[in-house]
Amino acid sequence: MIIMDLTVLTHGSQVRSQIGNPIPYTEGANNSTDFIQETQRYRVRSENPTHQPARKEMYNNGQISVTGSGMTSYPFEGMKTQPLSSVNPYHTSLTLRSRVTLKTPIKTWNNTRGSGKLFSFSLVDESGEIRATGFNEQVDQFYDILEEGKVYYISEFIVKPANKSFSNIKHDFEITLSKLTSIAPCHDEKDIPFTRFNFLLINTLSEVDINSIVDVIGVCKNVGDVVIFTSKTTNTELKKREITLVDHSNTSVNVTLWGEQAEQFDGSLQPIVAIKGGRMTEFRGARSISPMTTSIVQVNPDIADAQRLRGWFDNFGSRLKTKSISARCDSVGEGFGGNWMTLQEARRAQLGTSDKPDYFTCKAMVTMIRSENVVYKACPNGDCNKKVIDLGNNLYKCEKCNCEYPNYQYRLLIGVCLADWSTSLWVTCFNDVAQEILGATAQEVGLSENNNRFLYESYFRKPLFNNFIFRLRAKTEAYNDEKRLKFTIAKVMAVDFNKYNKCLLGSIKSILARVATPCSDLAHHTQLYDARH
DNA sequence: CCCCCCCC
Repeated sequence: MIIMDLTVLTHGSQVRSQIGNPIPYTEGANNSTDFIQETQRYRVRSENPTHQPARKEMYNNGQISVTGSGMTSYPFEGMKTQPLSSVNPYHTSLTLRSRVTLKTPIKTWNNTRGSGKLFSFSLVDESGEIRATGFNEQVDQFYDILEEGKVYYISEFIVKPANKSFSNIKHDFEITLSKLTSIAPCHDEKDIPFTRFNFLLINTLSEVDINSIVDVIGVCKNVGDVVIFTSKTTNTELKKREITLVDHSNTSVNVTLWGEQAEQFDGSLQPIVAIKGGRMTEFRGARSISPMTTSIVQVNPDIADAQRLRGWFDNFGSRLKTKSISARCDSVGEGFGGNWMTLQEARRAQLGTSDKPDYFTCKAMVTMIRSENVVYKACPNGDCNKKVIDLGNNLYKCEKCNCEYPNYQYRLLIGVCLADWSTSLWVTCFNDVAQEILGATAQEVGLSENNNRFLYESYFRKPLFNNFIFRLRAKTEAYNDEKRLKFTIAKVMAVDFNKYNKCLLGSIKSILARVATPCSDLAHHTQLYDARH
């Protein structure tokens, strides 16, 4: 016995079922069992157990036709459903039983290929998850029906490959609703899971690619105010709120909430916030997570991770000093100018890609030095430093000062390859820094260049494979029409091991926090550490 | 058929 909804396309006639029997039962807005009205919906019993309730079926009794559509759970009851993981483009006619975990607002678009409206939603069942989208008429038909958190039967849909770069849903395909689609609520839904998160520890978020989609959970340690500003690109008013989440890796990350979510967020009681499908963004070395319209943001979710985190934070996490992956400078590099990074971290953070230069500190080894065309004859006048033109008559012309001099001074401009355990990097260094690295004056180097080649080369060999602490400057500079990211050594320092060991101890402390999975271990180690230092 | 996801 199957009951289905019929939308009646013609007026005032008795309907016969698909298999030719008179309709034995109807209910709905109109209780007439004999006549149906145009555009009214009726629930109709069918004796055909093989009937596909979601198909667009034409019913004929000679005069009228009706189309099966709309909402009822009865057609699906007792019907075999298939797991979300089995959805693929080659098997049509699957019936799914899954929970809507997210429904986006309706969006309209208007581009060269046309215009329209759409919404999308996420489905979860025991086997996995999938994303679904409804366009135009399907928006009208299904948008109001689908509710977040509820379970539905869905059948007769189109299956297309999923575009992974726009979704965090782990499925190779996605669903598009069609004219034939039927969706019906399922009230027996206890066995269907809710949103599945794949939380990453916050300390590991410094390693993921920028723009990747991540799940994160943390205690909202700090809340910013709502900030309203106008976007220069779209000229629209935007609202944002920055919050800071910390987890038991004792690391924090900033999250930027937008629009209504920003306005309605209440962080006054330091709630747990869980985010599924947030986008990792980066601005000048500071990372933050931005939820999108397809992200799920849950405050104090009823999940085990949240309870564990609450316990950790309330008992001792709140008292620990937190490392942030959203801060431009971290305290580990204190004493060396801050923002201590490996060369790889500097590259990953895309330092120097904004208008202003970015500085960071690292310990690295000199592995190569270019020795050709690195010492030049410069203007002897104070800080001019401009390369002079040898006039060949023992006079040297500086075009900057517009002056001819009988003398010049040597200056160095060298290219050095630095390497630490993470990667290597070619950097430029100017006179003073170059002299420190070579352990020789520009004058000595310059004089030896043509007179004592062996000595000259030795200046460039001596520093090789020595370690230094470097303060590096990253900046994008324009050469002709080309933009290049350049690294310059702003300062070079001998490795002061007393100082450097303190940095390493700081790192060990933060690593301890990262690896201490049971909360009590973390507290124990950190207290132990604090007691000793 | 969308696929933009914001700002410094």
